[in-house]
Amino acid sequence: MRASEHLRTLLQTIIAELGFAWPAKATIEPPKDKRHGDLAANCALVLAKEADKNPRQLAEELAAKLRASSPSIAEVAVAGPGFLNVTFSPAFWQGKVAEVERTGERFGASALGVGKKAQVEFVSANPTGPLHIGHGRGAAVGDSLVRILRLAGYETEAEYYINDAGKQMHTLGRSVWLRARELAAAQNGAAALRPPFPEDCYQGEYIIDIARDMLAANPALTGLPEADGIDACYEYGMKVIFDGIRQDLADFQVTHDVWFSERGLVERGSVEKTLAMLRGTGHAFEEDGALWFNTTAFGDDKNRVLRKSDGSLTYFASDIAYHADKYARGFDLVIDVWGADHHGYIPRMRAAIAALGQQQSAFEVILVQLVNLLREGEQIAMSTRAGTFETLADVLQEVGTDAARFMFLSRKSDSKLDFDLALVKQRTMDNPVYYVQYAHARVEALHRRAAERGIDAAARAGNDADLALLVESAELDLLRLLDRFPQVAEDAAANLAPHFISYYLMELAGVLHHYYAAHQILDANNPALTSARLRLLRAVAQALKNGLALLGVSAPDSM
RNA sequence: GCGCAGUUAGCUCAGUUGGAUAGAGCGUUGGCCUCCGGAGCCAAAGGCCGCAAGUUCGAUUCUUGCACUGCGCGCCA
Repeated sequence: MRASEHLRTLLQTIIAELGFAWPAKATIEPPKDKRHGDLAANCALVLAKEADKNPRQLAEELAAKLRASSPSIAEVAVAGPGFLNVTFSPAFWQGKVAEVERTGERFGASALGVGKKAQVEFVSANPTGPLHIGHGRGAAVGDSLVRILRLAGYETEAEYYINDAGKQMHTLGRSVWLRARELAAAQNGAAALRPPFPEDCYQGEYIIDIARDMLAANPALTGLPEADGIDACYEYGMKVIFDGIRQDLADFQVTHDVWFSERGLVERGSVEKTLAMLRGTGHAFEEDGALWFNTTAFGDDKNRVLRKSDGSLTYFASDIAYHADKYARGFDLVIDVWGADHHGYIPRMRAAIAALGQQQSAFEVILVQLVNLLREGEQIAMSTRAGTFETLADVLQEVGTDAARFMFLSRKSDSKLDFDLALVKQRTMDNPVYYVQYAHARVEALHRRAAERGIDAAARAGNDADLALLVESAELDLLRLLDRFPQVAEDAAANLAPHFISYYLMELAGVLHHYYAAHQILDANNPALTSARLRLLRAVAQALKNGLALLGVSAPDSM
């Protein structure tokens, strides 16, 4: 059991004996200053008014009872205005190792989402070009959230929404079509006469590659009527680009369980059904020849169009139907990962969620800020249309999946990120993925070395090394950090914040490196102590590995 | 003009339900034994937590105003 839960249980009992309930504002947290003990509780401060007592006096009473309550409590001090500073016995902390051994890959699991279904929709890039670095950040955040929610007990699905019903798809078809005609004209020696490539088409080189492939397979392509040609180009282009996107995501260790097509949604009539429902509930109305949704009734700035006066549907209309579909599939928590430039879209989406009869808490949007791609401090311009961006594939090729993922996940999603290619390749603390991975590799190296030297008594005799030998302050620091991991993982899930994990891992790696430098682990003259230490380090390695797994970063045995 | 986010050490950033002397890395300066992996460790310097009021035992955290930065504000997606 976590130290904080253990202490809370003890205090709750004591407070109940005094005739009070556990105050809602009471907290139990590790104090900033280690000298104040392992955990600090403010319940005496919070309870003082209700109990009509001086906070310090009340704290003294609680402290006396707490000292006698359990052998796991080594010391209770009253400090400051009335904090209870609690120190646990070494035996309590040493028991953490066995807990990690018992739970293994599940160490860090919590009951936060047990019995609930969650869905994370992320990337969902239109298949009009390869993924770029910004998509990479969304992919890392979304995929990590899925892993974090799963460990927190949620039954979680990862989904990719394919916008294959909109105007951009037609633009893609037209872009490929026009490039194909250019290529065909060039073959006939008529290049000088061709019109300039339109600005509103996709400029990237990949469009030309696709057109060239199509022509090679079917030289008669450009003889088709224009509408048919564009359709063919669209179908083929989308397939090629999607294959590329799937490959990029696979290389980035990102998995989607469901690929959901907007076109399918439209063809099934789901959008029409949703619009009819909105009409039925009085939220949708006709005006100026268009169909509107009165989102202002739910706090939006202005009402929004669902069906334009030309009869075509807006993106918003199908998006409402899409979200209705999500809830129909039974998700209790629907999470959308969006680029931060879409934040203006949130109020109308929240309006839609409310109109669908869902609680606001059943819908969360994670905004992922822009990635500023640099090389040696110099900005690299990015624009899909101009074709001047750096693709995710190129970046991964250069810096590797682990470094890229850790960089994306070591920052709050909703803050801008400078991604310097030169920096992410460096093996310094500017780029802490190596610091954390090195900690894991270091532990593995120690075990290998111990086996070579034949001094790993614990490995030979099973996990019965005497943990009571772990009394150094650095050892207790490691044990305390192990205790915190389940709470960190749960907080990361509750706050949808993968960066909590990154920061925890950097701290754990730091304490491990400190310990390693301060103490000789392998000591042939003291096999009992060596075994105990190796057993502790095995648990630390497990925590590092589990944490890295939540980020989708590997935990190498050697580097 | 309106809305949303942000402003913490020279740089890049943590700090979520209000707590004790505000943290980390990088950079700078100075150290680390013929020893388990130096991708490491130890130490020092470095701060009006954007500014100003308010709320209370207590504010980087909550409220309001202001300044600056970014992003949005379409019958686009």
